[in-house]
Formats: sequence, structure tokens, C-alpha cells
Amino acid sequence: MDYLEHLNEPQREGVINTEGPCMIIAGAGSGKTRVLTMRIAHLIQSKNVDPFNILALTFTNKAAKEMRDRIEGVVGTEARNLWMGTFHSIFARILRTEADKLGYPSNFTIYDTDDSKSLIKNIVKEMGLDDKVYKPNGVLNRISGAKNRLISWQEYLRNPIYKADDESAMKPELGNIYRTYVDRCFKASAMDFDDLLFNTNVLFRDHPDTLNKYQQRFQYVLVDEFQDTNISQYLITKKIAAVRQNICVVGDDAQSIYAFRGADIQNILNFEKDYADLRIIKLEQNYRSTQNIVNAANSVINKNRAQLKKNVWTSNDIGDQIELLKATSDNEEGKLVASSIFEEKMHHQLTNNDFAVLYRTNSQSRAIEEALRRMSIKYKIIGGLSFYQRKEIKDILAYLRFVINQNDEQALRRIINLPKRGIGTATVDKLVVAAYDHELSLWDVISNIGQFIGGRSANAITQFATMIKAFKVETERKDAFEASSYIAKNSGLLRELYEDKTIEGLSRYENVQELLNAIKEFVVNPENEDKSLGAFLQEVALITSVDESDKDNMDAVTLMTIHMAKGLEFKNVYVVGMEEDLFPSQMMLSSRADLEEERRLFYVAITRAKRRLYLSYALNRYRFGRLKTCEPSRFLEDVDPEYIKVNKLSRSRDLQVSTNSNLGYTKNFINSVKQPVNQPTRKIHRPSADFVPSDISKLAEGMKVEHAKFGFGVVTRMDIQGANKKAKVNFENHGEKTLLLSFAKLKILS
DNA sequence: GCGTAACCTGTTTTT
DNA sequence: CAGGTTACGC
Repeated sequence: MDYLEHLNEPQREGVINTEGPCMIIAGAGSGKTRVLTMRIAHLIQSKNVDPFNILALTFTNKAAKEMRDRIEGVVGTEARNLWMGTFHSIFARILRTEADKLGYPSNFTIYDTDDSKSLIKNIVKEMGLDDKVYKPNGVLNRISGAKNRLISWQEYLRNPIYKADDESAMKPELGNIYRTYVDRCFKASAMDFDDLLFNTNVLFRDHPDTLNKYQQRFQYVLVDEFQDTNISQYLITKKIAAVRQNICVVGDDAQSIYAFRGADIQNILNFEKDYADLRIIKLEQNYRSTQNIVNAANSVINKNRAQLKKNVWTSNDIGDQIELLKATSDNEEGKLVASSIFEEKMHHQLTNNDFAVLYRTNSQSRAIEEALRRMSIKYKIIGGLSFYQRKEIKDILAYLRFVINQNDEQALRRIINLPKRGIGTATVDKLVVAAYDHELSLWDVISNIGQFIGGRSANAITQFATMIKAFKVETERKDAFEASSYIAKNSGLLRELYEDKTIEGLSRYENVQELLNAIKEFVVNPENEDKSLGAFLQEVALITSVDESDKDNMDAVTLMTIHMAKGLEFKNVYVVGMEEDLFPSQMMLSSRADLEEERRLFYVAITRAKRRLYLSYALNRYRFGRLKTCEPSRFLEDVDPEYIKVNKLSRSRDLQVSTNSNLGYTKNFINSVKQPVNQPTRKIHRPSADFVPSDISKLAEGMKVEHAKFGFGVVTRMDIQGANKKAKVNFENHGEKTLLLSFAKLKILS
């Protein structure tokens, strides 16, 4: 057991005390993951526990995979038999095997947030309610909140408090929407994210024999990131561990940042009350950061009232002070960060991988990206729009989903007229009415359409039904890759994308090919026994943007939200946008609890840094298309001044405004390109400034432009032809295109 | 049914 | 700003 030698005393305790309930409070950077992996390795190696009897719940699929790999390094391939994954993926798996007990088929669909929202939208419309009052987002939040607290629609309707609440909010129908929503999900053989947990609770509540089966199987239960579990998740673990009481939770109340998703910090604060003989272990030594960073972080978190007592310290060197960067605008902030990264790289021989830029909201990445690109610093963005959330991918997946489960209403609505086959909204409405009148499913109506409606669209529907039936036959015979290739081709989706020769059309086509590659990989992977399309869909439903980690080994600066940064560390960290209303977010200013959660988020951001930390804010920022003046965040005052210095003041002069700065076509750009032009041409001088936004109409025939930038990329050369209408444009990444330019703006880069 | 243009509106984080 | 929705002409 030589691995125990490298652990400090509390860490060792956390590893070897495997029996009975245990809570490990692990301060930031205290080697939590190490303890957890060693504990599991210890169980397998020294206590001879079969990996099959260990349940380890993590926060992301990626964390599970990493931990499994590390355990495999210690105990070997045996580790593959561990039950390790997110709450959602583990219990989705269990629900599939036990589905019949809840009246679900085992091939049930998992609705993502978009599916849920559009279903709610349909329901609100069908109930004849005002969708301005019952906004899908708000309604879903309400339903989700209820499910996370294990409140069924029956209880919701019965509870006078909710009723009064909803009535005073002028939304008395919320309970009825909840009821209809649950009913429709059930009829669609679908579960949303919250149902995966809610229904697991129902399963264990109503089927003691099933609960007992899993209690026997999971002799050891471990929960990582315990501070971010909600009540529903907590009760599941509590039930499973009820017999053997071998439950170990690991977390840090100071890093609880998911209350908006139902996470309840009380789970960790009250854990002691549930287990009388609880062993509490505190990991307080930080191995990650300099003293300055640890102390600064402590000075911030101590402003919070709700917390467990602990004393995080480090024996690392003192390190540099935190630097505060101040910029005049968001673009200036980007420049400051980019040039700081450039300098740091030079002075300290660092690689791009040593840097991370963290922000509160995804939209903040734009200015940073632009600045990094200009300085030719490679970067990667983690999070944001996931590959699987792209429209073209969701379209294909909707086909696949529907072929597997014909009850899947949301998938059907998505594909029934895609590509266009003459089945418009009016026809779909008729279908819905017919299904409702005869108490049939939409698919029943569609596959026997002749009995319900006639006319032109009936023909199109028959063709659609025939096609789906053919796809079904294919999937039964073939593996996931062959089946999905067949469907992509024969649905007409692939052809439609192929025929779209615009730059985005091209990338959409490539994305679909990419999806097919992923399915191929799934089929080829020997770890996957079931190679059917159904098995693939089951896996894909719970993939999130963090899990798409093919960017892992490239040398690039990491850009992400602070939420995504949980559990990661970097030598140098920049926290940008330290402005009041942005961070803390204006939505979180209403209650003390919310403000404290924002402060914990700030704490998480600070503690990601190993060596150097920069905080920055801008005095002006574009938000919702408007330029706003900003004030420094109140959180800056929470940092003890001893640990911070104001280092760089922006030297910048004017605010520089850019248009068409995104990659990809912007709507305004497309509109401007489309317009016919009759503008007089004028000569312009080659600009000497850093860059100037320039009107295309100022460009004259025969003029050449170099190093300019358009809506969709960097221009290497541009020849203006004819009276200002056409230009041959050579793009860095997209080759040559002939475009109508008219009113479009471009930026001339220096 | 479909395509277009004008209008409207959200404005946090994500399993 | 950008994405979604609606009204309208074909």
C-alpha cells in the first residue's frame, strides 16, 4: 500500500476509513479527487470489494471518465466494472432496466431542455393561455423546481401555498400545466432531465424489492461534488445506502454554485443530522495555489454567513499579488488580457495551456476571442453551444429518435415537415385534433391517415409514414452507424445540406458527417456491447458540452464560464468582467442567499489559479446591443487589499466600435449584402490607424484591399469589380467567394 | 404552404 | 444584438 505514503493525515483517513457514513469537507485544491480515487482503489485492492458493488456519482461524465482512468492505473482493468457516472446517466441506465415497473417502455426518450420548452409552449397554446404570461422558460423552471423537491403534480395542485403563490403571480394555471406536461411526457414515452431523478425516487418508493436489489448491489456509495446535489439526488443516495450505511460524500460548501438548478446547500450543512455516527474529515491544506491566492480567497469567502468552519492554508510560497486590470471598454479589456498573456508567456516561458480566461456569461467570450485572434494566440472555448445542440445535429437526432420511439411527439413535430414536404402547421393542427378526438397517438393517426383527413397533405403524410416504417426495418437489421447513415441519406436531410453551398451550409454538412463519425466510433468501440441505434441514442442524450473533450491536448488558452471551471486549475487565471450587475449578476441581487452564491462563484474563480491571478473590469460594455457604463464589482472590495495591487491602467484612447465581428453570417450582414446598390463610389486612402470600421460603399472599382475582416472571416485579398457591387474576396479559411458587398461594413486590420 | 420583411424581446450559470 | 414570431403577398 505504498500509495498511502504520499498522503497527508486527513487524506489518509479519508482513504482508509471505508466503513460507515463519512463526509469529507475538501477545501479548494486540497487533493479531493486523489482521495476519492485512492479510496475506491483501496476498497478494491485491500478490502477485496468487487467494483460491481461500488457506486460512484460524479458531476460530469468527464469527471467520471477521468476518475475511472486513474483508478484503472492503480487496480487495472477491473475498474471498468465500477458503477461510475453522473446521477443522470447512472439512473437513466437503471430506469431503462426497470422501466416496465413505471409503465414506461425501456426505449424511452430523454427530452432535453429544448424539447421540454417546446412541449410547454404547445400545451400553453392548446390550453388557450397567454404565452406572454406563461413563458416556457418560467413554467419549466417552476416544474423543474417542484420535481427537484419531489413534489408531484398531484401534491402541487393540492398544496394551498403553491396555489396562493401562483394566483398572486397571476399564473393560476401553473398546476394544470404541470399536470398536462407530465401526462404528455408519459404518453410520448419520454422523461426530461428531472424525471430521471424524480422517477428513480418513485421507483424506489413504490417497489421495495427493486430498492432492495440495488441496496444489495451497491455496498459502497460515493458522491463527489456533494454541495451541488439537490434534494431528489440526495434522497436517492440516502435510500440506496440505508441498509449498509457505507456512504461517503465529498464536497465543499464554499463551492456550491448550482442552486439555480435545484442544488441545496442544506444537504451538506445538515448531513450530520441524518447520520448519528458520521465521521467528518476536513481536508484543509491547499496544494494548488500560492499563499497570496489562498489568503485572498479566504478573505472573500469569509464575508459569507452560511458556511462550515474550516481553515484552508498552504505551505506553498507567498507568490505574487493579484493584479487588477482596468479597461475603458470590453474590447480594450480583451486587448489587455491578450497582451498580458503574451508578455507572461515571454517572461516566464509558459505555454497557452497555462492560461485560462474565466467569465460570468458566455457572451463575454466574444471580445476576448477577438483580441486573442488578433495576437495570434490559440484559444479554445469550453461550453457554450454544444455540438449536439446545433440545429442540423438535432434534426438528424430527431429522425433517429422518432424511428426508435414513435411516441416521441417533440421529435415528430421537428421532422414531419423537414425537409419541406408540404405538411404545414394547419395540417399538423388537424393531426393533433384528430389524435385528441379519437384518443390515439399522433403516430396512430399518421399511419392510418386515410381514415382521418384527405386532400393534398394526406398524400404527403402517407409518404412520410412509409418512409419512417422503412427506416424502422433498417434499424432492426443494422447497427447504429449503418442505420443512421441510411436515414440521413434517405430522409433527404443530407442532400438538402449538401446542396446548400454557403459557408454555413458547408459547415452544417460537415457537422452531420462528424455526427456520423461519432456514431461509427460508438459502433467500433469494443466497450459498447449493444451497437444498436437505441443504445447510441441513450448515450448521446446525456452528453454535454463539457464532455466533448477532443480539444484536451491542444496547446491553447482556455476560455470558459466560471461554472465550467469547477474542478480545474491553471497556472495563470484571468477573471474578466468584474463589474457590478454582471458579476454579481443583477438577477442575483435580490436576496442574501443569492448574493452569497455569487460570492462563492467568485471564490471558485479565484481558487482555480495556481501561480498568478488577474482580475479585470471595463468601464463600458456592450450588453443587449447597447453600450452601457459599468462600475467595478462590489466583490473587488471583498478581497483584502493586502493581496491585491492595481497594476495596469488602460492606455487606450477612444472607444472602438466594431460591427459584423462574429464568425458566421450575421443577419445584418446578409441583409446588407442582399440590397441592390446605387451608391456613388469614392476613393479612400489606405487607413493608417489600428483599424477603422469602413463602409464598403467607399471602395472604388479596381481597388485592392488586404488584411480586412468580414462577418465571416479574415480577408487576405479583395478585388473590387464593377461599380461597387461585386468583389472577389479571398478568405483565409473559406477560399475565394464572389460577393455583393453594398452596405456591408468591414474592418481593415493593421 | 412557403418565403420574406418587419416587429418583438430577452438580458446567467447547465445535468 | 440576434433569434424567434407574425403578417402578408404569392
